[in-house]
Amino acid sequence: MSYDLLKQHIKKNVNLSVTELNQICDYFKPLSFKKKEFLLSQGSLCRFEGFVTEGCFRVFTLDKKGNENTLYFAAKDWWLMDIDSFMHQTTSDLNMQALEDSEVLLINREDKIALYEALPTVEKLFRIMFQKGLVSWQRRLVRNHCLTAKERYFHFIETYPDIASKLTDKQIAGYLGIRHEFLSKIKKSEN
Amino acid sequence: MSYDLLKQHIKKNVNLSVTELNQICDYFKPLSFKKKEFLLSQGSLCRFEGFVTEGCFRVFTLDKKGNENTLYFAAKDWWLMDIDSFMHQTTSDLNMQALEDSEVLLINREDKIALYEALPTVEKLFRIMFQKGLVSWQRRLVRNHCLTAKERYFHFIETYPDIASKLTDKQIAGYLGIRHEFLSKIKKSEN
DNA sequence: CAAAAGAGTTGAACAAGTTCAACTAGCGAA
DNA sequence: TTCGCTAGTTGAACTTGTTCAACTCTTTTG
Repeated sequence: MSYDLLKQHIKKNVNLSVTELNQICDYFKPLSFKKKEFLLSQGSLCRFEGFVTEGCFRVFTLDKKGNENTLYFAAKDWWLMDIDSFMHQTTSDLNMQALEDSEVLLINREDKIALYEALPTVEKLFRIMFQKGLVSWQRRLVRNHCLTAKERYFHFIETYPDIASKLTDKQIAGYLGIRHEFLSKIKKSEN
Repeated sequence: MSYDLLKQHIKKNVNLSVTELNQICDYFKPLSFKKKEFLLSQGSLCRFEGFVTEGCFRVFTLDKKGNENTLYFAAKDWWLMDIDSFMHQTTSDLNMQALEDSEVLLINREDKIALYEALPTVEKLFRIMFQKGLVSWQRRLVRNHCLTAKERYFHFIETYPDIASKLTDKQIAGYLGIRHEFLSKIKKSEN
């Protein structure tokens, strides 16, 4: 059952009773997405947070020049959120698109706020999750400054082989912040 | 009094009574740093989190090639933390150095954990802070991918004029992820 | 199945940013 | 005051990554 994955995920971060875990799960509703379908488009309001239980999503921005910049990929066991739009109900800059047929557990804004109130441990859960997230974004920025595109490419495919194997080179290039033509040249060059 | 700044900072994020604010402040001890002094050096364990009440710090890493990469500057009203080293007591990759004579309110690891337990609202406070932090790191990475060094330079000095005015060009270059020689050329070129 | 759209490759010309070395200017400490 | 250190500047050669256009190969779709 898809809720099991969410429960496992939560248990990795905080201690909660079975009852409490079920209570949390009650707030989440499963939803399916077909390949290429959008869970969120820029310009709209983000009314939910999602936990991926099957498949994979790409979260990206589109700048004025039409360049797609991928913030992250969300495979099974990852969260999908536009924190800023969700919390402040401002229009979103992000797009979330299914890379393959996917399943997500969704919680909407009102329920998330209610959940924080109902179970204070959920504050701790998300405090820890955001804390971890912050660290990995910091590290990613440092890698962007210190490493060449080639080094970043190999770091990515070695760190996330399962995700990388689902992606086109164009999508990987968008994540690394380079043009796909250049990624093609990187792959051709000796290791 | 330096604690007032911390109280104001907290009140911007969560609702707490005067008593509770004082209770939080009790966990923090003031400490002074002379210009160029280090609050943390890479290789050591980070045993504290700090809130800057006066002055300014630079938080940076040093890679194998000897390049300094600045993660962020922490002026008055900013936090100084190495989240990873602090939480998991692993050796730190970060250096925190005072750019001028500075004052910090410090809380150590045991007290931070105790504070989370004593006042559950503190979980919420840090959940919100980390959440905001995560958003700004995401945005910074996107800027790094989409903007040129020149655009990033102007974005920085326009967004943080007060901090920028305290910094040398070398330090700004380290933050932008470019060599200082190139920053010199950017500044010389027409706007 | 056929047509069209998208993914990947390649080369040539170009732009962005680095490296190194040499120089100038200013500041801090003794 | 003087010495030495660090910051900043500049130019030339170089490396990294982009752009554009042309082409091939798959995949999707009607």
